[in-house]
Amino acid sequence: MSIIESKILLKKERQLEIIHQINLHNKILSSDLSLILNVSEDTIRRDLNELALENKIVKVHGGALSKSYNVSATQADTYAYDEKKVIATKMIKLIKDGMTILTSGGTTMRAIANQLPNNLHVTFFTVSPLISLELAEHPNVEVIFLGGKISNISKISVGGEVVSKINDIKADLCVLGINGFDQEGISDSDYEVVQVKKAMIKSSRQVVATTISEKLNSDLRLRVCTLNEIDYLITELSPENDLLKPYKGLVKYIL
Amino acid sequence: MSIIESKILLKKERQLEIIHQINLHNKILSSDLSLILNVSEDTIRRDLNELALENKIVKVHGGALSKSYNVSATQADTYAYDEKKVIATKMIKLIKDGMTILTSGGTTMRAIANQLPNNLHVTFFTVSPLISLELAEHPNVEVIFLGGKISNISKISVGGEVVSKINDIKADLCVLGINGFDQEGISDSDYEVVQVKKAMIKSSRQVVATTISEKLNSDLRLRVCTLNEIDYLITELSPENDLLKPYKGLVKYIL
DNA sequence: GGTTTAAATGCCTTTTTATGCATCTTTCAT
DNA sequence: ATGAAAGATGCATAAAAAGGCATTTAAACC
Repeated sequence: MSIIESKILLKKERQLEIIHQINLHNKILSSDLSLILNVSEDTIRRDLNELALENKIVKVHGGALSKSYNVSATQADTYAYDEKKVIATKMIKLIKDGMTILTSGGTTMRAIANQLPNNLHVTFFTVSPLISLELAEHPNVEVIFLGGKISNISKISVGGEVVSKINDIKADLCVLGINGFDQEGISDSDYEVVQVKKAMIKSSRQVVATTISEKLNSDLRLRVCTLNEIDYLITELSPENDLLKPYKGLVKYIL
Repeated sequence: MSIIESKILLKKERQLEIIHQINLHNKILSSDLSLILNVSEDTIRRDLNELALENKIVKVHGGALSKSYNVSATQADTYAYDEKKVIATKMIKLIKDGMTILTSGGTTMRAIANQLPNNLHVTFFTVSPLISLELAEHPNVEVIFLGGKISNISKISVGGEVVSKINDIKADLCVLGINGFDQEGISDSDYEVVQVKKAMIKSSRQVVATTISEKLNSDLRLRVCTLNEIDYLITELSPENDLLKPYKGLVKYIL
């Protein structure tokens, strides 16, 4: 074996050298490896395939990247709560281009904000920081936050300033997330939240109450509004479901 | 080995660089990316489409926006979180009980809000939904949100109403997250954000600029203020670091 | 050592991928 | 409303990947 021939590496050695190169530079091109290691690009490709299979590198078109160079995991969709998604789908059908919409907070509202199609051009007024952020992800949605003191409990802005601002608005739709709902109407347990919701209802042409069926037939201490002030009731259930029977005739539309 | 130091980027590398640029500046134009990365705008557009499909960015006409303000993104995923934590620790030492503090948005500010000790009794005025939520977790902190139109780009409230509200406030401290910073002063790329930040500076007795060192020596299109309007510059670096030398004497205190 | 056998490698052909360019359509700002 | 900028779409080209096949090489066995 002459000195010159000692340049020839065994497969294992070659792969170690590949890993070394990748760790050194974070990336490597197949063509460069072929030159450095004096083998055909086919061989390199096979090596990269093996190493990728062993999870030692990330193979990409044209070469490979270090694992630490890392791009990985798409952030998983956090709240794929099926019921709320169903509600969101129904709700979104009521929204038309050009509308002005008032919204409260709550996780159902968040699901709606999240599911909103990107091509809708609408204006939202909201008192919830969380919802405002979710809505602001949609490039064609204008979001107006009604400022004020942020309640530590409900995480929405409350107080006289907010209420008087809401009074100045005339919206097409008011979308409320509901905490308590029975034949008497909508109820809630937080005084300040109730003031805000009342103002919202007063300032909107149509009112949509959204809730998961679990919250139906529950009564909280403070009244927000009666059933005849509501135009739509949206749950995850089919409108024919027995649970919704008590509300037939009391609410204009049940979806 | 010089072969390896080619300027040709693999597709994935290029996409990583795009994400990096977006994290750094919150928004980016396709045309700028095309120049930086030396590929056609078509290719950039295709990259942005892919990244948007993977939910890593928000694509808009002309470029893309960061997703980092998404609430569902946990603190730990925020870009350069460790550095921002260091900044937060330094920042918090400047806060005393009873203070009134004006704050902008940004992930650095978020880290500060998060690290805040629970025994502090302070009042925060903020234009950022995300920060307001983070602050509202602290029982002894009063949070006032300055409402207005939420900018899709910067995810803070902007507009004349916000600015005039800020003008009515007299705060002890103004804490700014910075996007561009060089010897000329603070700069930003969004006209509306600049208006808000200017108002904040005017309404505060002392101004604190916080930024990760990566953003030092970057100049964006619009000027927010000059260096002599800043009282404190806080980065994750030690005050003696060479990168901070150019600012010695120009900013009152460097922490 | 020599023979056998399986693995490794290179080469060729066919697909697939990446990218830029030209053209047409949509969107945006004035 | 209208012109300019950005986006979508189809196409052409080049580079890379995949798979089959032939040859070489290593090592396993006698």
